[in-house]
Formats: sequence, C-alpha cells, structure tokens
Amino acid sequence: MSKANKDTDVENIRHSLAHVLAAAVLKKFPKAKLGIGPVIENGFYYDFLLPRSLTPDDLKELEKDMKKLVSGNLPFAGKKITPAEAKKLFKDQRFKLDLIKEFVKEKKTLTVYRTGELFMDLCKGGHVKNTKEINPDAFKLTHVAGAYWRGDEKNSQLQRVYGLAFGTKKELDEHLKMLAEAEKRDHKKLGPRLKIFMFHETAPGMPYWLPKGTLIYNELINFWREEHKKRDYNEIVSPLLNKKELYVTSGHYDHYWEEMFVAETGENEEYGIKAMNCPNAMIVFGSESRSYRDLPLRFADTDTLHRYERSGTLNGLLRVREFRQDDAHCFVREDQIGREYEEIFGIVERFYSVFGLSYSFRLGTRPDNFMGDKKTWDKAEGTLEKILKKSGKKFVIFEKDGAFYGPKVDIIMKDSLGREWQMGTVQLDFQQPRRFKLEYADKDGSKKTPIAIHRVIYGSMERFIGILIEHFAGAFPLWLSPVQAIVLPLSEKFSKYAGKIYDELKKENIRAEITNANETLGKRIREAEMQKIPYVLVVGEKEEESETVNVRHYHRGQEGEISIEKLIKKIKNEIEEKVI
RNA sequence: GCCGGAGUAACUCAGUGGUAGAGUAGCUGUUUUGUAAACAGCAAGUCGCGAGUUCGAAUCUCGCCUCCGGCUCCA
Repeated sequence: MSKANKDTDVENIRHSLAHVLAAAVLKKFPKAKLGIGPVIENGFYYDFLLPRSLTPDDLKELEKDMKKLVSGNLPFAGKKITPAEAKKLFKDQRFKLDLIKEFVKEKKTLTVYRTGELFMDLCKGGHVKNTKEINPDAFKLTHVAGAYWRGDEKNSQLQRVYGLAFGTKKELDEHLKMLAEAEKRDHKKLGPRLKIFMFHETAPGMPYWLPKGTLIYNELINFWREEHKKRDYNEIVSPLLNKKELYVTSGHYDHYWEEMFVAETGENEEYGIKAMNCPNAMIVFGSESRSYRDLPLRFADTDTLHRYERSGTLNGLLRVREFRQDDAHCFVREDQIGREYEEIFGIVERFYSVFGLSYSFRLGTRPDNFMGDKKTWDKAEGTLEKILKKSGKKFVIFEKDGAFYGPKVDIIMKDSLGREWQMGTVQLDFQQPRRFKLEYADKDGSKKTPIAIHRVIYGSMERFIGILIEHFAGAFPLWLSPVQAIVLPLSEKFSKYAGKIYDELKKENIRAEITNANETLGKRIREAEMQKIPYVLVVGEKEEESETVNVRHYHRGQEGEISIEKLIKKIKNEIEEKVI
C-alpha cells in the first residue's frame, strides 16, 4: 500500500470518528446543535452547542459509547440531496442551515451521509465504508475547549471536543508517549527547574530572568551584536515612554493604543509605554539631514517593550507582555529593497543554522485595517513575493496577515508540541517614513522619502529562548550553557587539587562550579546530569598524580582522563566554534 | 476577553466537612565516597486571595487573582 493511500485511510478513520462522536453526543443530548467536525493532525474534533458544559467524566462516557457504536459495524452511506431536502432534513440544526445557505450561495453540491440508522450529517464525504474498519482501541477523546462558530468572536461559542485517532493502538500509544516526551521538553517546566526564568503573579506575562537565564540572554545578545556590527548596524537606545502624540504620528494610536500600557503624569499628560521600536527609529532618522549616500542606514534597538496581550493568550515565554526584540530598522532607497532583503535573509540563515533550527517563511499580505493606498501595497507585496521566489526558500502566503503599515515575511518555527510560532519578521514599510515626513537628498538634489524595513532575527529574546529550551531539552550547546563545567573531588582529600582545576577554568573565562565532598560521587553526578551541565570533571588520586581530570560529558558519556591544558583548549575551541 | 481544567511546604503530590501529610530539596550531625539517589535528626504551611454556609471548611457556595489547554487576537 502506498503512503498516500495509508494517509487517506487514517483520515477516513478520523473523519468517521467525528461522525460517531456527534452520534454519541446526540444520544446523550438530543437537543444538541451540531457545528462542524473536521480531521486535524493526529485526530479530529467536533463542535457542539450543548445545554451544559461537558466534564472530563462526560468525555469518558462519550468515548465508551463511541467504542460501542464502532463495534456495531455501522455502514457509512452518502447521497446527493437538493437544497430543499437539506433544509428539511436539518431544520432543527441552525448551524447546518447556515452551512447549507453558504453552500447554495457558492453553488456547491450538497450531500448527506448516514452513519448506520442513527445519525446523519451534512458532509462532503471521506469516510470508511463501515465502522468495522476502525480499531476501537486506537482512538481517545482528549479534551474540550471553547470555539466560536465559524471562528468569529461575535458568534456563539461552541464546545469543541478533541480526539486522537490512528489506524492501530500501537500508533496511538506511540503518539501518547511522544506527547509525554514533549512535556519533558516544555520550557514552562524546564525553565524554572533549571533556574533560567520564573514568573510571579504580580507581573503576569513578564518574566524574571534568573542568573542562569541572564547568562544565556546576554550570550545571545553578544552574538547578535558581533554579527550586526560586521554588517554596519548602528545600535541606539531610545525612550521607553513617549507622549501620545508620537503614536498619533506613527499611526499606532489608531491601530494599537488599546493594547498598550499607558502611563499618566500628575499633570494629566498621557504617555505610551514603549510597545514597538519603530516610531523612535523614525525620530532618530529624521534628526539629521540625510543623503542618498547614507543609505542603507540601519538603526538597531533592543529596548524593553510592553504589550497588553489579552490574558487568555499568555503562554510561558512564547507569548509575554514584557519582552525585548533584537530589532533594527533599515532605511533604504526603493532600488535597494531587494539587496537589503537578501542580506537580511543571509543573517537569518547564519543565526538559525548556529542553533540547528529549521524554519519556514510566511508572507503576510494587506490586512483589512491597512494604512496607505492599495497601489503601494500591491507593489510592495509584489516586490516581496519576487524576492522570496528568488531566494529559493519555501514559503506560504497568509492573506491579510501583514502589519497595518506594510506586508511582512515571517520566520515560523514549531514548539515541542508542534504549535507554530512567529519568530523573526521582516516588514516593509512605506507608511511610517511618510507620516514622519522623513526624507533624504537624492543625487539630483530632490527630496525623496526613504523606505523602512523593520526586522528582527530572533524575534523576541523571550520567545526565542523558550523555543531554544525546548529544542535542546534544556541541554544547551556549550557556548550558551550557564554552567559549562563542574569539578567533583572524589573526597575531601582532593579538594585542594579540585580547587586548582576550578581556578584554572575560571581564569580562562569558563563558567565553572565546584562541589565539596559531603555527598556521594553518584549523587553529585546525578545532580550535575539533572542540571544538564556539559562537562563533569571527576578528580581523585589517579588524576592528582597525573595532573589530569576524568571527563564525563553530558552527551558523549565518560571520556576518561585528559590533561587540564588539553581540556581547556578543547572547551575553549568548542565555545569559539559554537558547536551544537 | 471567551470556554474548560488547575492552584496544599522550595519542588512533585496525597488528603471530599472533624488535630494539615509523604517523598525530594534545605539545615545539623555521622559517613569521605570512582561515574545517576549514603544514614539519622531538625525545621519548614495565611491549604492562591476575599466573602459566605456550618458548631466546625483545604474540602461546600459565590466573587477575584494566577497558571495550563483551546478559541479569538497577535504591529
């Protein structure tokens, strides 16, 4: 059997189970109103409007009932129907009637599928022929969540029941095991356990960076500074509070003010707390007269930003209210856009390959609340699409996903649970330079408006570190490890020798720790392993005599004795090369 | 913001109306260790916060806060 067929088979199983779920729900709640029940990655869901909230116990019962239905060898049979027939069949199902109306408008054919004698659904098909093709032990209802009808907040909220489903029980078990493994990588658990960051309830969505996390944070920023200095980026620091008027000029007051923290003075002046760096970058560009020779002119800025994200959207380090971006604004002439983008894509590749991260691009086009005129937008979108095609990289287009001031190219990554996150973003902006009346003198002496490219590579430091923790499962590459080596003297007799090793490591700027011999060696090794320290150095009689250490590496295991000079050289080289 | 779940010692968790518990971590002492958990003792709690019901609330009810899973949103 080909892979494509196998995929279709499991999709048919998932889709059929959505129908079986709806049948079980209707049995339990005859007045339930049905939404839709599509196939998703690894399973299915179905949306319902019910007289009461489902409990975890309800899910267990529904699952049991579904198994019974599946074992009843129910056939699936579909048949084309007319709109009039459809309206009659689903006269008590208001959401189905919505769909029928929509389908009629789009001139789609209507089909109804019956699951045995007990259930029918408006559906385009894609089922098993009979539920005997479904293994009753290879699916599981996992959770309930609220979901708006047709994905619109203004519509009623339905209860969405999620389920996992596979062809065999083994695949289901493997998937559940994988989820348990993913939980072990979860940065929300690992971060605090490894003392990288924490949260406090007085600052929702605003991380505390603990000493170890601050080391990682600073190493990432240092690397970023080195790489950007080479490429003629000029770092600036700008105010964290600006009067409302700045955001009126930039356009953020109309589009964004509600999501900003606002500070008020005793004299009733309103200040916006920095939520983005661009307006102040515009101010700096406009502070001098500029020539075409100055362009591209790049201002980088990593100031702390605050955004009042809605409470339900916060998610560990991946969605926060306080963060820093590795931001920069590149002011270019129109003819320089392509080159600048190519250069930025080069920076992206350099950075992501250092961590061994894979990513994809996403082009976001004109949103509904756009600023400026459609013609400029079309031109900008065309330019970006052309550059993306030329880059040879894979990309998808997300309609209406651009910033209000211009289209954007996002770098997309997945977390340990496979959820997609926007990391870096490169945004084209024809609007703000115009609004701030920025200009440069062109060759012929005429005044021209520059184009701004907003770009972040990591995205936000917070989100990036969250993804890194999950990517490395907390075992960072040596150059990022908060503790790079730990010295364990076998007993107190060797404390002095261990201290000497420790001093030499520190002298070479290697982040080292040392333990005393109060605990057994086994226990101290266990603790070092749990802290995911790359180099564990055991010293005892043999090592002291031969002036060596016994190396145990987090990934490579026990490596035996090595002289301290050789070890330091090796460690320094590994740090320098940023080995992953 | 909306739907659902959760919050008990620093951490992981037990405790369903009647004296707040265990393991780990911490501290003290003993042990001086050869590659993932030595032994003993001690200390540790506004049971998320606030109200209510009750003779009595970690436990029941209501409101709020925070976190988690979704939805919506995401410059």
